[in-house]
Amino acid sequence: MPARTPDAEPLLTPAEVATMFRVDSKTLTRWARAGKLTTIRTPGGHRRYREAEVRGLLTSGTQQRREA
Amino acid sequence: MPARTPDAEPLLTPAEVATMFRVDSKTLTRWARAGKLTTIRTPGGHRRYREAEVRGLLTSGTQQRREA
DNA sequence: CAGCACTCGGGTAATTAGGGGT
DNA sequence: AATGTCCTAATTACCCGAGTGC
Repeated sequence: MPARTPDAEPLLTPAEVATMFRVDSKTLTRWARAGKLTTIRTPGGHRRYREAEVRGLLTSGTQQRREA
Repeated sequence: MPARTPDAEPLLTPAEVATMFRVDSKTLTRWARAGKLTTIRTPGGHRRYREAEVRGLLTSGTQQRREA
């Protein structure tokens, strides 16, 4: 019986999310800054992204109401 | 309810907290050393973290979009 | 008592943050 | 307006052997 896990949302590191979106980590930082992504900050200042949110954006195809 | 719960705060092991924050156990040690986390030490020297405090840090990252 | 999984400690790479410029 | 790349500084991750917890 391994360590039990109290309710914790699975989190992703910037590198993982960057790979999934095929963008640079810096872009993720900007998205987070713009409020497009929810981020959990470690006491050290590093960001962690919610796996559920990231996957949701990837699968649902980000419906934007702006077509140029 | 036969469960008698003495005044004991729920504690978490390093592995549990590490999983919740998506960081390494060593990082938790550094946070504890930096005073960013309250730790309870076992007689043998192992650390235990307060569940309430950990949750507080995780939820404090609830960054809401601010539309000014 | 013995054994396995985990944690401790220190030291060294790898990743991330932040600003600036293309 | 948005993204990728350069830099430095800070934070974090993985290496080891030894001790703790159950």
